[in-house]
Amino acid sequence: MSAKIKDVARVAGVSVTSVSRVINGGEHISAKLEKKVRRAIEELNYSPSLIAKSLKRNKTNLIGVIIPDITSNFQASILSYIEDTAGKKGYNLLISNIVEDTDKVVKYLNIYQEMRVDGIILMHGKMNEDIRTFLERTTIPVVTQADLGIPLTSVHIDDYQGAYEATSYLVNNGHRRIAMITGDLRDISAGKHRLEGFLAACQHYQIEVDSSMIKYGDYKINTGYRLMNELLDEGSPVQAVFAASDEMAVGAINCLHDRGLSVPGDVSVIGFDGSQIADIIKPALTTIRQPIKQMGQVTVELLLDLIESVNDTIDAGKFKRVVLPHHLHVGSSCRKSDSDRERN
Amino acid sequence: MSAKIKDVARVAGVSVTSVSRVINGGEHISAKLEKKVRRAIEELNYSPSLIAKSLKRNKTNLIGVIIPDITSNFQASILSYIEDTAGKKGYNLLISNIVEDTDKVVKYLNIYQEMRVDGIILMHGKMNEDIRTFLERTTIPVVTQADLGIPLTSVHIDDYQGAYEATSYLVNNGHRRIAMITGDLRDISAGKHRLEGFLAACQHYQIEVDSSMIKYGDYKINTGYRLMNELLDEGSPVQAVFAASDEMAVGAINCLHDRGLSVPGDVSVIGFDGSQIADIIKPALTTIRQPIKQMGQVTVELLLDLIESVNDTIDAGKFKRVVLPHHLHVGSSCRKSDSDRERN
DNA sequence: CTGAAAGCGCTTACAG
DNA sequence: CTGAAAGCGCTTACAG
Repeated sequence: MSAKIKDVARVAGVSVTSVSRVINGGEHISAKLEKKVRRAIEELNYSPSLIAKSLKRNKTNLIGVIIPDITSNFQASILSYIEDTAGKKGYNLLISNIVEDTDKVVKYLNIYQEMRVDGIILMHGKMNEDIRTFLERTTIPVVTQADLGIPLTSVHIDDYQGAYEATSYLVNNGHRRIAMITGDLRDISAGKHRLEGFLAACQHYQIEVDSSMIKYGDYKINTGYRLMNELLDEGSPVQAVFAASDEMAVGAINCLHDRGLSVPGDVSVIGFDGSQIADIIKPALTTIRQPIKQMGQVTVELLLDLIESVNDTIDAGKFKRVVLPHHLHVGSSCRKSDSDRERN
Repeated sequence: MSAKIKDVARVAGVSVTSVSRVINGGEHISAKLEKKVRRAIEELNYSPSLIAKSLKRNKTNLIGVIIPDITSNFQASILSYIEDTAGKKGYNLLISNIVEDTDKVVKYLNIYQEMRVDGIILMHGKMNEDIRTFLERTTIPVVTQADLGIPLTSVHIDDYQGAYEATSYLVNNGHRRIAMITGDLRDISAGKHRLEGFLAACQHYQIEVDSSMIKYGDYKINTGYRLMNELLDEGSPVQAVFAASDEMAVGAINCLHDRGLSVPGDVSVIGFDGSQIADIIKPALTTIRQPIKQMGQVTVELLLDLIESVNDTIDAGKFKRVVLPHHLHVGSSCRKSDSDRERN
C-alpha cells in the first residue's frame, strides 16, 4: 500500500542504491540525482522502513526499559530524563511497567531480546533465578539502577549511607524510639541497603530496635498509611519514623494526621528519594534526595557507551559501578532539638 | 553471533519451514519433529527475531504513544492502564514524552511511521499544521484522548460539562468572585473546553468575570503556585479558584497557605482530573474526577479494533467519539454554604 | 506431515 | 558518481 524504496527508484528513474544513498547521506552523490530522488520521495510521500533497515544493519536504536511502577513520581521523573537523553541520541524507548511484579520481568526481557533492542535499562531491585539466568546469558548491553549482585554496569546512590544519615539525623535531634517503614524484603538493593543502614545507625547510637518497629512495605502511599496505623496500634509509642520512600512517608503523615497526631510535634517523619511529592506536602518532607536528573542521564550515557563498544574486544566484559551523591534535604517534618551536637 | 532459524534447522536436522512451524504453532507437526526442534532451540538458546518476523508479516505489534508529561500523575496513571491493557494483548509500547512541546510531536509521529507501529495513541491536546497534515495522510490507526477537530477516533470526558459543574458547585456554595487558572490557550481540547465551561457557567449565574480573573497555565504545580500569586497580587480579592488540573490546584493551595490564607476558610479551591494527588493533599481536594482506568482501557480497545479492521473496507473511514462519564468528587477544599438550594 | 524457494524492504561490498 | 546483486532472518504459498 505505501511506497517502497523500489517505487521511489522507479519514479526518480535511478537505482535503489542511489535512493538509499540520498536518504542516508554520507556518500557523494550528484546534485541532479539527489534532486530527482527528493522529488520522487515527496511525490510518493515515502517513509523508509526502519524495520527493514534494522534487519539489515542489525541495529534497532531501541532501548528496553523495565520500570517497577510508572505512577511513582520518583520513577516517572527518572524515566523522563532517560527518555530525553536517549531521544537526543536517536534512540526510542520500549517501556514495560511491571507493577512491582518480578515475575513479569523475564517475560519482558525475552520480548526485548526478540525485538533485538540495542540495550536494556533495569530500574527494579528484586531478583529471581530466571532474571539471573537471562542476564548472565544475554549479549545485550544492560545497565541497572540497582545493585543486583551481578557483574553489571549500574548507577545508583549509596542507599546504606543515605539510610544511615537519615537515621542519624533523627537521633541527633533527640529521638530514641524510631520505627522504620521499609521496602520489600525481596528488594535486594535499595530495600535491603536502606534497612541495613537504619539498623547500623541504631546500633551505633545504641538504640534498641525490636522487630515490632520494622514494617515491610512496597514504597506506595497507601502502604505507608496502613503500616503507620499498625505501628500506632501495636507497639509502644514511636517518636520518629523513617520511611524508605517519600510516598510511604506521605502515607504515614496522613495517617498520623487522621489520628490527631501532629507532625513533627508528636512524631517526626523522614522520607527517601526527594521526589516532587516531598515539596508539595505539608509539612514539607525532610528526606534523602537522590540526584534524579543525573541518574537518568548517566544511565543512558553508560548504556550507549556499552552499545557502541560492544564489538571492542578490549572493553568486553568490563562493567562499571557508578555511585552518585545524595544529600539530606531538611524540610519541616522532623522535630529539631537544640542539643544536636553530633549533626552529620 | 546468536543463533538463527537456519542454525536451529541444521542442528535439528529439519527444514527452516518446520522450525518456523513449531515456533508459531497452528499447523500440524509430528511429535517427533517437534521434539527435535525444541531440543535444538534449547541447545542453541535460540531467540527468534521479531524484526525479521515483522518485516515479513507487515506487523510489528508496537503501539506508539505520545504523552505530554509523564511526570504528571494523572497522565502516568492513564499510561499504566494503557500499558497493561496493550501488554495483555501482546502489544508493546513505544513512548515519547514531549514535555508539552508540540513541535516534537511530528518528529515522533514520523519515527512511529518509520517504525511501522501498528497504531498510535495521542494524549496531547495541542495542534499545529504539521500534525494535522500527518494525521490526514497517514494510514496508521490513531486514537486520541482529546478532541482535535479532526475525524479521528477519540476517548475523553465532556470537559465543558465538567468545568460547568465545577463552577456551578462553587456558585451554589455562595461564591461570586471566582477566578480560573486554566490551561494553555493552544490546548484546543481540554484546555479550551474547560475554560468555555467555566465562562458559560459564570454567564448562566450572571457572574461578572473580567480578564484579570483568568490565568493561563500549563497544568503543572509550580505554575499553579505562581499564577495564584499573581491573582492575589493583582486583582480584587477572590473567594474561589477553579484550576484546570489538580496539580495547579495544589500549587494554588500551597501558595495560599504560604501567604497565610486558609483553604477553604478564606478561599475555596476546586481542581480537575481526580489524580492521586487530590487525595493526599490537605485539605483533600474537591475535583472533577475522570475515569482514569476506563480511559486507558477503552483507548487501547478502540485502537486494537481499528488495527484489526484495517483491511475491512466496510469499516474504512469510520471513527468513533467516545465520551466517558466524569463526576464531582467532594473533598474539603471548598467552603460549603447552607443555602446551596440549587445543588445539581 | 514436511521441505525448497520466493520474497518482505532495506543496505552494502563490489564493479565500473 | 552510479548500479546490479547478494543477503539480513524470517514466513508462507506451493508442491509432494
